[in-house]
Amino acid sequence: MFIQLDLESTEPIYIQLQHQIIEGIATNKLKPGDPLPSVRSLAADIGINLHTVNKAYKQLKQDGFILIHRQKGVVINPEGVPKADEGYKKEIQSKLRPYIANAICRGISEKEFVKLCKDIYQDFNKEGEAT
Amino acid sequence: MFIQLDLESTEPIYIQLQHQIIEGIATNKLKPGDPLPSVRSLAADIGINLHTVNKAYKQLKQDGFILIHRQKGVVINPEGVPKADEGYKKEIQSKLRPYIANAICRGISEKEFVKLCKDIYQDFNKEGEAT
Amino acid sequence: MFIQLDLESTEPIYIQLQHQIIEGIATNKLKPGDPLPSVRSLAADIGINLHTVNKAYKQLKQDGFILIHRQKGVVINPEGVPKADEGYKKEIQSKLRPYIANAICRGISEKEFVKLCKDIYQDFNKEGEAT
Amino acid sequence: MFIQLDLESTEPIYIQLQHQIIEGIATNKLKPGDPLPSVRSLAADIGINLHTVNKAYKQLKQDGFILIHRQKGVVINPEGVPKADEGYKKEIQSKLRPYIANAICRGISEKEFVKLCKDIYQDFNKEGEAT
DNA sequence: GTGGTCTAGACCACG
DNA sequence: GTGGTCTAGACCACC
Repeated sequence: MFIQLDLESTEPIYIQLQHQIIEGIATNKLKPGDPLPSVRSLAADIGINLHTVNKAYKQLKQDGFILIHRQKGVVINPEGVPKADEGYKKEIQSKLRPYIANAICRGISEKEFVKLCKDIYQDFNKEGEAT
Repeated sequence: MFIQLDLESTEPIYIQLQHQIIEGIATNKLKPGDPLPSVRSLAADIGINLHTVNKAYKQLKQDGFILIHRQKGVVINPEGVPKADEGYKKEIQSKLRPYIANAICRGISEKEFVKLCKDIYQDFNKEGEAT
Repeated sequence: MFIQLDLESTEPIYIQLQHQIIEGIATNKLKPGDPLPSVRSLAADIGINLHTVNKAYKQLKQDGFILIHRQKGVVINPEGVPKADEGYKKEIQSKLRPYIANAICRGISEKEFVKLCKDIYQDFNKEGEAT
Repeated sequence: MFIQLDLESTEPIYIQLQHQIIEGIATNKLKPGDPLPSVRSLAADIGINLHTVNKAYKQLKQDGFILIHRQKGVVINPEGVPKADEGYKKEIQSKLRPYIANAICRGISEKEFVKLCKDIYQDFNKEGEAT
């Protein structure tokens, strides 16, 4: 697996794990239907507790990214991730607000900020193609 | 003051407080040199703990948004907020990454995402003019 | 057979299997004395583990729905299913309680709830006639 | 508190706990805005692990029965529980189906079954008034 | 003091 | 071997 955690970070481990897996899906490294390691093996792999992995998996399931079969294990949602609706967009905007306010204070223009975002998009695209 | 907190939110209060003040600066409601209420009076005003306000102020000071004088009280940094450097941009990008990854998974195109960001910028501009 | 399983469900497969067979009896698709496929063939048919079918059959036998003859195979209880006694009613009521409590909290009146139940009864009746 | 658990039951403890609290709301023993014991104190009270209580609370929160404040503790949702929608009714019907199928097999008529449900409703009403 | 997170280790249901 | 549940004990963020 390509999971890379920062155990020193204040960001909870299970959140980092979620992010990594979501990035994996975004870059197409993980495709619908792909299997994910079992809770135990992934925990052993990256040297954390199985409950921490479990928590990450459960929330990913809740958000529609993955399916958890009691026996067969875990797979990327074969139907694909639920598309964004208005509620989601509202939510992400409210999350973005503080970052943008901060950026404005620090003199980052709209154009610059958009550039930063586009860079990230490019990043994901590149990774996606490379694979 | 225009502070509006959501005590039900999982977002820590001192973080919300920071965000509100930063938004105030971003929209020009708070200008360089403007005074801010003392820890004590602000805490009393919005009915929260002294420590909470203190924590918010301390971090705002640390980030260069405000100055804290022992006697003169608290003011918005008269020099303006330190401009963004490369380090800051890197940092904000790393914060943005998970949101964008998530957005990609949910089928939000780069164009759409940029639109969402621009909307927020417009929002801040409008508020700024109105005041 | 008319067995229809949802392998994605959190509901254990052997439970689903039981339910399906019980529904078959309730709708008269399966009549007293009717033969049921052997453990082996049913498992092969619907592509699940022998043990799973076995567990379902064992519990159905235990509850008096079916008889298992070592040689003659499996049949729907020719005597019919044991009638409900007081103990059974108490038991089913205790199972129903949490659902009803939940329904009350969500503003479903007694009348509405009864309607929901009657709908299901109608459903079974219709299916029964159709066959 | 009025919590009564059966530690021998196969029903997970956190589920029993949820049921008990939901029943408390249904019988009006717990009213919107009422505080619930802290995770730790309730766990100590009924002699189970705090994580088990936590799990029950989290799911109750998820289902809209309670609110969890990081500091203030836990309260019954002051807005009341979200009302049942069509989806909920569909869901509860699919849960009810197996019980009704079983009841039919055991010779319980629609009328009798409805009676059983009404009894439970009466039960909750009585308890509600008594308090 | 509150809930949130993480670890660790045990037992069980399921297939 | 899989995930689900439960216990136990530790540290942290928050107020």
